Amino acid sequence: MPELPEVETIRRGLAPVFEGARIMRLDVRRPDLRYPFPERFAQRVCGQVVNWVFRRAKYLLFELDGGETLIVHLGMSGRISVLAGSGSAAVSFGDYVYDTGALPQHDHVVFELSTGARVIYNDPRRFGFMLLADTAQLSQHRAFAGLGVEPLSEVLSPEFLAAKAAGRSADLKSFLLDQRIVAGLGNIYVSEALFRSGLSPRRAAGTLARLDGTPTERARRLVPEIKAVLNDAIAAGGSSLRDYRHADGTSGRFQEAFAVYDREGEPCARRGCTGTVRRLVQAQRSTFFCGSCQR
DNA sequence: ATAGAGACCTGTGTGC
DNA sequence: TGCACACAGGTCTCTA
Repeated sequence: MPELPEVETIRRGLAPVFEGARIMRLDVRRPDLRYPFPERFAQRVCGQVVNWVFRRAKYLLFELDGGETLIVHLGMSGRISVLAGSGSAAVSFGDYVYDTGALPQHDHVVFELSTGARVIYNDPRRFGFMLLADTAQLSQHRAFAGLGVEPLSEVLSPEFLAAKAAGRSADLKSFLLDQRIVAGLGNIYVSEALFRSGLSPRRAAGTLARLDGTPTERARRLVPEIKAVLNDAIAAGGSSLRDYRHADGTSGRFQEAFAVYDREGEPCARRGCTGTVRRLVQAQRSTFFCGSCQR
């Protein structure tokens, strides 16, 4: 799935399509994705005007004018595509193209907007889901109540990360994947951030903190690199590997900038390092790193 | 509390 | 060609 940069890229594509538009029709083609759709889902969404489209971690949020917010998670393989309707003034995207990898049989939800735009949610693995929540109580919703900090916010600081990491024996990779600590990093960007910081994914998370819980020099290196890699990826429109694409069907470019992810066996990209990118499995996921310059 | 494994589901690539 | 297996951007739940 999309990690934070991909979700943010999709949000930027969807905001001008949805904001101010009314959802005229909702075609829900199966009873569930990862979870059953909410009770009376289509009835609660149809007729609503979307006030704004925002993001929290890897969640896309559509605030509706009737007091509820539509929560969308893309899981591993979710995609959202915009098909500009004829006569639509609000939509400047290209045509929705099926042959870019989306399979029509996995088009599970179709939105029809008052502007004439059609928006299609496609998700072969169905690890994604859609929920509805009271906008006034959104932060108390179970999807968000235990969620960690936004990595691009000021709240993610070396001090914060060290305080959370103090005393932990879990490896850095698993620690950074834990959405209850920092929310939005995933398998790609954890590997890339650790590479940029020169930190081993196998190092104990607790070594980000001194005994009194204050940050070590490692935490001070890591935090700016987390932010930098996410910002770089957003600037490149995210990463397009297998099935992720933008709302307009085009691809992100950040996969070309991966230093380690999916580059097992290639020479380390760090200047002066003669190491080789290696792969190992942590938390049942592949980790890519250079054993020479990441310590 | 924390760590690790398994589960959810479909598609694709690899090797025999 | 067919088949088995490994692996894929996530996260929830269960067990020690």
